[in-house]
Amino acid sequence: MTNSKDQFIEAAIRVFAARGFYGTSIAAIVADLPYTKQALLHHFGSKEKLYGEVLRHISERLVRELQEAMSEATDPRANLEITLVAFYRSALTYRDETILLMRELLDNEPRAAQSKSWYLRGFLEGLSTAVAQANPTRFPDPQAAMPLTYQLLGAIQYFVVSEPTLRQLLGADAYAAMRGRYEDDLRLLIARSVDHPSDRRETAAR
Amino acid sequence: MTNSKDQFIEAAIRVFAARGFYGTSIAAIVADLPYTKQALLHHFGSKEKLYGEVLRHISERLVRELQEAMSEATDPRANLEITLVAFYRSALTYRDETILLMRELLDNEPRAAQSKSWYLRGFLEGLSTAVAQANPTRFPDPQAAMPLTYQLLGAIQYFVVSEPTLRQLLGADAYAAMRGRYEDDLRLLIARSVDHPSDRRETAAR
DNA sequence: AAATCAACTTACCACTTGGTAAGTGGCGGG
DNA sequence: CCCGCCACTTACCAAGTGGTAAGTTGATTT
Repeated sequence: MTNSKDQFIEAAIRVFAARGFYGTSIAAIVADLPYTKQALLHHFGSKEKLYGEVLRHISERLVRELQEAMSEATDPRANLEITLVAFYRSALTYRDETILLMRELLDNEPRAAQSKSWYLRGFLEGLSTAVAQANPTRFPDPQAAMPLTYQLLGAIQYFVVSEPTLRQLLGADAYAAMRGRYEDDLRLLIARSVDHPSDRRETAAR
Repeated sequence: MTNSKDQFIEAAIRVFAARGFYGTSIAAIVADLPYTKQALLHHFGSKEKLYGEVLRHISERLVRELQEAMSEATDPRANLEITLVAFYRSALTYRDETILLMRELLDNEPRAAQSKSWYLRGFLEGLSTAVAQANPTRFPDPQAAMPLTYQLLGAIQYFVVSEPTLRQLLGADAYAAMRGRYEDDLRLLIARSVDHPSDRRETAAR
């Protein structure tokens, strides 16, 4: 079965992740598929439209997974940890897609009309709300939680996209060791950043 | 004075940061300079070699600044905060170069022979040593501090490269507010992650 | 005065790019 | 039985791409 359109998107994710939008030719995308590049153009119209569909494909999964993770809520603090760790694991599983999204962040050129708006906006709002709820004393509203939210997001994504580089830099063993510890240390970072004795006193720090 | 070679490198940083290695044509680099692309090729030989010189240029500054920041040491914990905040500020100042390095991280193709080795290796080692020293109880050796080091690095770089996207996403005002808080929240994150009651009470007042 | 050199320029070139035009074969419906 | 539609192909093309070859210019050295 596996219809050709899905094959194109799957291959496109791989190649866009590896070489970026500009570094990717449609010829390269179809190179390992049993189709010509005109078959791709037949389905998607243009390289940009294909890219747009790829972004949509990814962001839909992302939003879906976020909602699933958040629905496991027990209390706000546990909810935050569950959500972020789920996000971390998902990013590891779909590393190519994570890389692709980070490229989109860097490129800063609206290739697919709305592109960033949907996935990032909803994502950020959802997460920063969760962060704010985990420590309402420190964060009266989601906006106040934005910096910490972004810090945690960065701590997650930056590591995930660095896998090949770190593996090459540290060697396979040292990387494996680091990755083994990473999730636990991430949990610790989350817990400590939203739950600290100094938050009990209502005085402004420094 | 401003010799032409520096002009080429400066322009190259801008364009490489904006569109990546593959998305950048040497014609685009010289577009705003009073030279032809063959002048560029005369100086650097090829696009790849120019890219290599750009990486060298950046990593030299980075290492220099890291050493300067670390030499201000008083005690290990303050040292870590000073170093990381200096790194954050520097990343903001040279945002294009930060973006370019993050692209290099994503690309994972050894375009300039050693490329990643020098800047990243020394950098990571220096930082994780500083992190380990800030909490020797939790981190007996630098390697154990690698995950947290990388988390903090990610929290810094990810935000810096996101400026255009966040500005567009949140609006200029909300972004300015977020950026205003970011450094303080970063300090908090650093302090909490290396100094927490659960690491046993070896209270070092700050 | 002649030779050398760096710092460029103009002229090219082979190749790749995204995209268009014009089909071809098969298949379901009328 | 043929019509239209869909998935897909072959044939092309104009606009770039990185790079080479062969000068030109002006200052410095010999």
